[in-house]
Amino acid sequence: MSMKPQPDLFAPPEDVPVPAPASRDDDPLLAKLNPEQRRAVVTTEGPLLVLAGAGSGKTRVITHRIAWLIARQHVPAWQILAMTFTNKAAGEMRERVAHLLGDAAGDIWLGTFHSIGVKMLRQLAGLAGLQPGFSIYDTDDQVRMIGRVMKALNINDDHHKPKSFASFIDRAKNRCLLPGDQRLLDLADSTFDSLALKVYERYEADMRAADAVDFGDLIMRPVQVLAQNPEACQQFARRFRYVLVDEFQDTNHAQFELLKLLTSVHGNLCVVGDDDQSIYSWRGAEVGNILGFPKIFPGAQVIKLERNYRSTANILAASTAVVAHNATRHGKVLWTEAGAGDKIKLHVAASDRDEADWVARQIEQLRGITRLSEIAVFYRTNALSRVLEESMRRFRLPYALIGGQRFYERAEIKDALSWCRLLVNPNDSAGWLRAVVSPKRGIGKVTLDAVNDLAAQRGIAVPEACELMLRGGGTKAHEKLKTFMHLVAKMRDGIETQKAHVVGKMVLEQSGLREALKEDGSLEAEGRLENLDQLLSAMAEHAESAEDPTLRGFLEQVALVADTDKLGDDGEKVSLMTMHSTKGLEYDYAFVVGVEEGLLPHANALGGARGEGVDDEHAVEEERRLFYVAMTRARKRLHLSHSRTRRRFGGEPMPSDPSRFLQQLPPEVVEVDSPGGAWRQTTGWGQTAQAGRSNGFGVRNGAWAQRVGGMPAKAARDEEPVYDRSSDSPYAVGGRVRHKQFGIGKVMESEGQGSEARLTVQFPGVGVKRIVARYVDPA
DNA sequence: AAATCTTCGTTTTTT
DNA sequence: ACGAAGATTT
Repeated sequence: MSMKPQPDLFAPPEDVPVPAPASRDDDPLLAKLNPEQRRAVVTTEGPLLVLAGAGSGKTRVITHRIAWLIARQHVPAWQILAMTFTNKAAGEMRERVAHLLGDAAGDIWLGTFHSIGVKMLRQLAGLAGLQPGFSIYDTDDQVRMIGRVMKALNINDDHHKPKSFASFIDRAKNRCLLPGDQRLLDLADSTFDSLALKVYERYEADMRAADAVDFGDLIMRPVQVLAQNPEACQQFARRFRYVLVDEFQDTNHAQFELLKLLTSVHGNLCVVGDDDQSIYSWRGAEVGNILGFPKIFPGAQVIKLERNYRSTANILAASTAVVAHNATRHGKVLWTEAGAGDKIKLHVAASDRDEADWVARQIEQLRGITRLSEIAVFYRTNALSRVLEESMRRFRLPYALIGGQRFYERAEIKDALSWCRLLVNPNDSAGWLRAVVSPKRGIGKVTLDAVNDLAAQRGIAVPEACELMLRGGGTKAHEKLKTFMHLVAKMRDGIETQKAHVVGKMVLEQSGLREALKEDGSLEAEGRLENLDQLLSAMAEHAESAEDPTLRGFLEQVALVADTDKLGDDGEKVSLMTMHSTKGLEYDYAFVVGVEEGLLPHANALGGARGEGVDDEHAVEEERRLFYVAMTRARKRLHLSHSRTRRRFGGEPMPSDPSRFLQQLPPEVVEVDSPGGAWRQTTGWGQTAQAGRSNGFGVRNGAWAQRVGGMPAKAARDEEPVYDRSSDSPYAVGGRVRHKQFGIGKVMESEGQGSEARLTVQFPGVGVKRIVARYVDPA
């Protein structure tokens, strides 16, 4: 291996073996790149930060850089490590590199942080204190385990839910803080924190007993092992001479630590990202990683890619104007040579269903001029997909739901996988607890509580506790448990060598899962059986193509690949997805629906939703970036829409206000289509948004907070929208008033002036009343 | 221990 | 509205 023996961590790029410029101009690898892109490709040594704006050819840079390293610098493919954020991105990158390089691409370590983490952990299992067949727990398993811990620690107060502890643990792990870590102890100042610490400690013990790791562990554990074992660290760092990271703005502290360790020998770390597209801070991503990169790697080169190749000038102008409202950003100036193109189409719908139908109708028209695969619809929350799906079906438009409710989270699939996991990992507590009751085999709560208690008492894994218990006396429940344990032991035969689907088939038969569903006979059970068959075909497919065709290999992949989408590659469909899943994708025609207060920005970022507080500005900025990401996916035309009413929780339609972000669009690039009434005039649109008070649309108590009561369905839909933002009167639409009898309510409509104005007020829990203004007080 | 009834939260985003 | 989780009954 021809490595530089004593590399300077921050070596200046002068000593790069660069081919002669003359040949470089002709190099087909560089031919299609602009000067900045080229520089990013050929600056191979030392730390490099590429700030790549939306649509600036980021993926192209990464793939060409890899190709450059291999084909021109003669770096062996296996010395390259490329990390992405999603499986989709990883797959796409592999494909594109393969396109440039052919088979050599196969040897690159390319994958998501988490899959790389698993791969490392497999090799480091010994040092990490894990059995080779360790299980990977998803969020669901994690929460269940926490539930057990809470029971064991006698935490039943309803105030603390397993999920909040889970998020505490995740946050700790994202920062590489173990339960005993002094820094964590220092941070814990509330009573919740100290409780959470106890839960965390116990949870870790249980996870270790079960030979299980959670998502956070997949990063944190490798970091710890490498930090504590310099030799192992060196081994990896020497092996991976070039490390590349995509979507760097989404990395968390632990991930950055991993990168530092992996590049500690050579410092050849190239990170690509865009602070304006940071949309995962809720998951621990730290924008500081990208903003502070030059400080952490002082010799780092910084290259900005600011030329946009993707969108029309109008789309670029609109999205740029929106994101410019954010205070905390690096600041790039994107430009394009593309023409203005169509204006942004903004549609105002009367109801969520009308909105969805409008989308469908637009798509019908587009069908004449483009392929369906070039059209996508984006929404903030998965819940919105439902209305859209219905419309798509009604209009007979083929569609593909990306993400959403996941295949591997369905009950029957989780049942089957629990069995599989238990076979591979005898200590898998969560798997055991699920398998033992699916299908029902006469083992109930009392028995399980006993097993759980024993496990907690001894600090051992649940299956082990069961064994222990069986050694004791024999009641009727014991017989059933024994039968179950024997069955498991018998099924365990040969699974290490057999292919995944062979074992899978056996599992479905012997466990009785399939039979139980067959006996059920309901329509629902039929679908579940089909799902199980699908699981088998996924296993078969895995066995054919993956390097580890066994069940263990399959389980590993399944834990990390949540999407069901990769099966349907059959093209001609409209894509439906959340705005978060859009990152890295592009479409000729994009629709962003439900651009409403409470949805985008989401209520959780807004003060009104909970406790009448102030908006969380950071969260609102992230929502704005999310909107920015979604907008910039469009190449030719961007459609935005909001509805005046929306059905939440399947209940009555509630009024819904246009998002504050819409006011931040430059009017000259937007074309409003509002069948229900003029929009531009009534909103005072184009003026700068006001901070402080709600934006004039009367959203401060958040439609979402108003579950009780409910607004009459018809009133909001049939009448002209009144977006009165000119008046500061408490009686203005959206204002809040107090009535002696009815309490506090929200003004829905207002006719007339001053104390004689006739108000339509909605009182939560009471209903809608028409009242003359002098009978109410401002609230 | 299983079947049935009741309540409750769900809807932020994902590895 | 709807499904999951819990409480209650059989």
